[in-house]
Amino acid sequence: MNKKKQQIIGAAQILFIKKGFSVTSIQDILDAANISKGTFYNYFSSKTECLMAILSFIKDEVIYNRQQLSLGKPASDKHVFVKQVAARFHIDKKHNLMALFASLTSTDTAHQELKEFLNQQYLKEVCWMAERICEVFGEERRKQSYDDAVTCFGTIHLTSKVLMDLGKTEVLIEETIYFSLRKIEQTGGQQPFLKEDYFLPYQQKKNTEDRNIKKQLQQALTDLDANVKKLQNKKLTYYQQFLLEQLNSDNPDLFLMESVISSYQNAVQDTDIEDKGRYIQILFMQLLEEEK
Amino acid sequence: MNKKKQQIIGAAQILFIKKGFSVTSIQDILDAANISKGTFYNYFSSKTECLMAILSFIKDEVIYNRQQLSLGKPASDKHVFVKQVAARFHIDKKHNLMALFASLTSTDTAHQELKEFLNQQYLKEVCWMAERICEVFGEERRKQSYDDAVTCFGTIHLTSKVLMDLGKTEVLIEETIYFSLRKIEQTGGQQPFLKEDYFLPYQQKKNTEDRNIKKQLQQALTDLDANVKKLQNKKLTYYQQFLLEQLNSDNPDLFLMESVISSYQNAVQDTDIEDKGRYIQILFMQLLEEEK
DNA sequence: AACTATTTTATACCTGTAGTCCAATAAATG
DNA sequence: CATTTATTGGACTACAGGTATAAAATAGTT
Repeated sequence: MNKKKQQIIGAAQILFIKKGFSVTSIQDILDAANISKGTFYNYFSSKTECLMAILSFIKDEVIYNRQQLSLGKPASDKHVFVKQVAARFHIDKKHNLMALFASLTSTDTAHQELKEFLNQQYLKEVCWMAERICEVFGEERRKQSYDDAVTCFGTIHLTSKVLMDLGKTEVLIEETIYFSLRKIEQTGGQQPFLKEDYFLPYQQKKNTEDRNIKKQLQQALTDLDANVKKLQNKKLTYYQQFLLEQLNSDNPDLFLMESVISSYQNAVQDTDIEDKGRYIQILFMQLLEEEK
Repeated sequence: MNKKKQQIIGAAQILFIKKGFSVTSIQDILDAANISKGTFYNYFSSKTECLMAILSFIKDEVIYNRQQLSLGKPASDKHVFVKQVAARFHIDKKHNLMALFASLTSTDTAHQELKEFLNQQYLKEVCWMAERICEVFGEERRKQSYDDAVTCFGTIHLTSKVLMDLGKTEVLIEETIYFSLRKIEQTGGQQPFLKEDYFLPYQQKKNTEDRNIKKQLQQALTDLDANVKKLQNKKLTYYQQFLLEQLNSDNPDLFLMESVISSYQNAVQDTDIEDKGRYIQILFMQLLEEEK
């Protein structure tokens, strides 16, 4: 990502946290980032788009964080799950943007794009949790996993909100999560209320690909093929080709790939697929973990 | 309440529903209500205050609605409870202001007063639900009633939100409420997570007064004493005095009181305690029901 | 070093907003 | 009828988000 763009995002993030989104004027951002209005609108078409870039950043942060937490631990580890759930709250809290994440039912038509963006993230979060619940509490809960996910998520949200409003800041979010998990552990055996197929469009590919990281990596690289070609970077194009070939082969040279992926990451720096590059690196790290 | 004020509120309400709060300009309201800017700022000091007046109106609507639903039914009737819970959602939906009610964690310092106003309402709603849960599911659940309330409320909120985002508009809110009640019915026997005393400042007087409507009515009238005196309306002052005396006596003349309360209601018309007058009337109606 | 293309700047400008102010007018009140 | 009170309507301020543009700075290429 461009240096200037990062400069803007950094300044805007701090201001949105400190003052809130709607109270922060573009002028505030310009002053804080020491840039001119023209530059701002060169990178973002609106204040909302700037916010969405920040939120997208945070999303990646959460995903990365959760992946780090799960490394080397079994998928069924409840405590890892709690920490993973808490990750969103911690990072949102750190960025003080939980508000936006929670307030997306707003009827104001002004921020339509923002609303949809947040909606998507929210539904994906529910799907993620439903899947993780299956992993942690056993496959036999699958048919009610979405019921559990909304119960759990809803309880966490409201409880933490209520505790905050009551000024009970000393209560850790993890405690609240354990509390809500106790609730869903006690329930079961009912007809499911929320059917799995409602959520099909929002389920991550992970599920359909049956958690096969190799295939995920392959998919991610294939998805990027067009973007890489467009960049017309010879080295990068070669890396892309090489990585795909290795993955398709029966005995991929993981050490060689590790080196190439590092260069790949370097090559996508300052392009608009930088974040995808990071994603690929994360996936590869997981693959290494698995092969060990 | 003043006719002009009502005119403004009516117009603003329609606009807030149709377009959303922040997108509705004051000019829009002026045009729709056919009033001038001066008049608007004569009644409200800001757009936010206007919104708060509307929300306050809705709050009364919900309370009234719930009271109507409970008339003649035992407090333990689960189906009445479900309808009472649904009342808030129906009315919020009707007014399309659920968004605001749900988005009060906003970090924007701009609408501080609005935030606090909504927070209060929200916490009171939780308290109300905790109390009702005790009534419906038995006093033995009291120690965990706040846990149940947040679980239930959180589940309802998130489920209805998710269903809305998924476009499943055909699912009735009542179904969602029954679903969330099934969840709390299955749980219990744990150490409570949310302690009752956290919520003490937000519990309605109803609870401490042990649902004694007579005492509530007495309290409400006593609370209004100062306001009534300030109005310097001789008739009203007399009514106030009379009603309090009757309530304190051992054998209040209910028929006479009914008539006086009707006049009382008339006398507070167009004053700023009009809504309290309505509340008193409602309480009295309940008292009549009880005495029958 | 010189030329070119892109990025950045600074500023003026547009439209719209919330809210203030005030003199003129209309309506209600005693 | 006279006085008080409510209402009008527009001028005004200050600020918002966003556009437009010419000039200056920077980077890339030969």
